[in-house]
Amino acid sequence: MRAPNRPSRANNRSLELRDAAAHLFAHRGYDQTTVRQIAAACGMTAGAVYVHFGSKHALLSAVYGEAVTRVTKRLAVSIAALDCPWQRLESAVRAHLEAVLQPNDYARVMTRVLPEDVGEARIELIALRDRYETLFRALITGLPLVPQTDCGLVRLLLLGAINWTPFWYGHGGATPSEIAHLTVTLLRNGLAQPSARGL
Amino acid sequence: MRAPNRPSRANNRSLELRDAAAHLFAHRGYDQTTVRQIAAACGMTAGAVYVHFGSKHALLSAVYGEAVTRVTKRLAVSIAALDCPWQRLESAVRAHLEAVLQPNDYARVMTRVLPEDVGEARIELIALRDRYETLFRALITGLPLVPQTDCGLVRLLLLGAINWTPFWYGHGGATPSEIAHLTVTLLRNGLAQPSARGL
DNA sequence: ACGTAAAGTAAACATCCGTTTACTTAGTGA
DNA sequence: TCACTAAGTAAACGGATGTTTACTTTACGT
Repeated sequence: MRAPNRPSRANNRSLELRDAAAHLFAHRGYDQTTVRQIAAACGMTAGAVYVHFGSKHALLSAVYGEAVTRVTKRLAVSIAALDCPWQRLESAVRAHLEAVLQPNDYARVMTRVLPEDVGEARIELIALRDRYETLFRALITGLPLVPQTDCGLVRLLLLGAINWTPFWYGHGGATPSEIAHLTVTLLRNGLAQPSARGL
Repeated sequence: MRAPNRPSRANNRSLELRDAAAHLFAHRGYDQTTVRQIAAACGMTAGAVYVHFGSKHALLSAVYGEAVTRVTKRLAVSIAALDCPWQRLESAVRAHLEAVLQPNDYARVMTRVLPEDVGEARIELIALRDRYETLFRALITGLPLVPQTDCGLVRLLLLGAINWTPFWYGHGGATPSEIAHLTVTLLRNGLAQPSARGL
C-alpha cells in the first residue's frame, strides 16, 4: 500500500507547477497566462499539468490559498511579540506591504487577480481573502478609539490603501517600512497641525 | 464636401457602441468581454464594430478617455464654490466616490481595468489616469500640513483607499457621502483620542 | 523479475477570439 | 437620376486556448 504521508516517491512537481503559475499570474494576470506557458516554465507539456491539477481554475485556487497561508503566517509572526495596539497595527501593515511589494509572486496574486474575475472559483477565493482580512479586523478593534468609530469602514479604507500600493510602488521612492510608518501615523494622528506647531 | 462638424447625417452609433463597451468592461472586465458581445448589445454584428473603431484596444481607450473626462468635470464642479481646503478635498473625494460607486459604467472602468493589463494602449491609459490624479495632487498640496509631510505618499494612499472601495461597497452599508466624510476626517484628525475624551 | 500506477508526451479536439473580406443596403450631394 | 460613401451583414480566416485522449516511460512494492 502507498503511504499517503510520503507521496510514493514522486518529486513534487506539483509545487514546481504552482510556483510557476504564481509567477505568471502575478506578472501577467490570470487571463493572459496560458496553461502552456505554465507547463513550459517547468519544462513540461500542457497535458502534464492536468496530472497534478484538474483545471486552470484549480491551479489558481492553489496559488491563492498558498498566498493567504504565507501572508497570514508572516503577519502572525510580526505582531507576536508586540503589546502596544498601534505598534501591532504598524507591524502588521509593514508585514503586509513587504509581502505585497517585494517581488513576491504569491502575495502579489492576492492583489492582482480579482476574485470577481475568475468566475468559477470566485466563492472560494473570496472566502480565503476574508480569512486574512479578519486578522486586520482584530487589530483595529483592539485600538483605543473614539467609541462611535466605524471600525469596519476604517479597516476597509486601510486595506484599500495598502492593496493599491503595487500600482504605484517604485515611483514614490519610499520603502515598505516607511510607507507602513506613515500610513499608521496618518491613521493615528491625522494630517492637520494640532493647533499651532513649531512652524 | 462633407462638413466635419456635422457628421454627414449619420446617427452616431459610435457612442452607442462606446456605451455598450463601457457597460461590459465595467461588469465583466476587458479580457472577458468579446467584440461580439459589444456588437450584440447594439444589435449589430462584430464586423460593424470595425467601421467605428479600429480595434478592441481603441474601443477601450475611447471608454477610458471618456471616463476620465466625465469624472474630471464632475470633480471640478464639486469643488468650484468651496474655499476651505479640507472641504474641497472632502467634496472631491465624495465626487470621486459617487462616480466610482454608483452603477456608473465609465467611472468603474477606471478602477476595474488595469492599464497594466491591456498591453498596447497601456501608455495612453496611464497618461489619462495621471491627468486625473494631478487634480488630487493640487488639493493635497493646498492643505495646511506639517511641513515635512510627504504629500505624494499621502495622495497615493488616499487614492488607493478610495479606488479600492468598489470591491467592498455595499457590504458595509455606508453611503458615498458617509465614506467621504469619514475618510477626510480620518486624514485630518486621525483615529486616536486627543488625550481623554467624554468618558 | 514483474506488474502496477503515477508522470509525462504528442497530438488532436472543440471552441472561441479579434480581425478581414466580399458583398449589400441606404442615404446624400450634385 | 446617378455616382459616391458610410453603415452594416454574413462568412470566413488564422490562431490561440483549455482540455482530452492514446500511448510511452519510469520508479517502486512485492
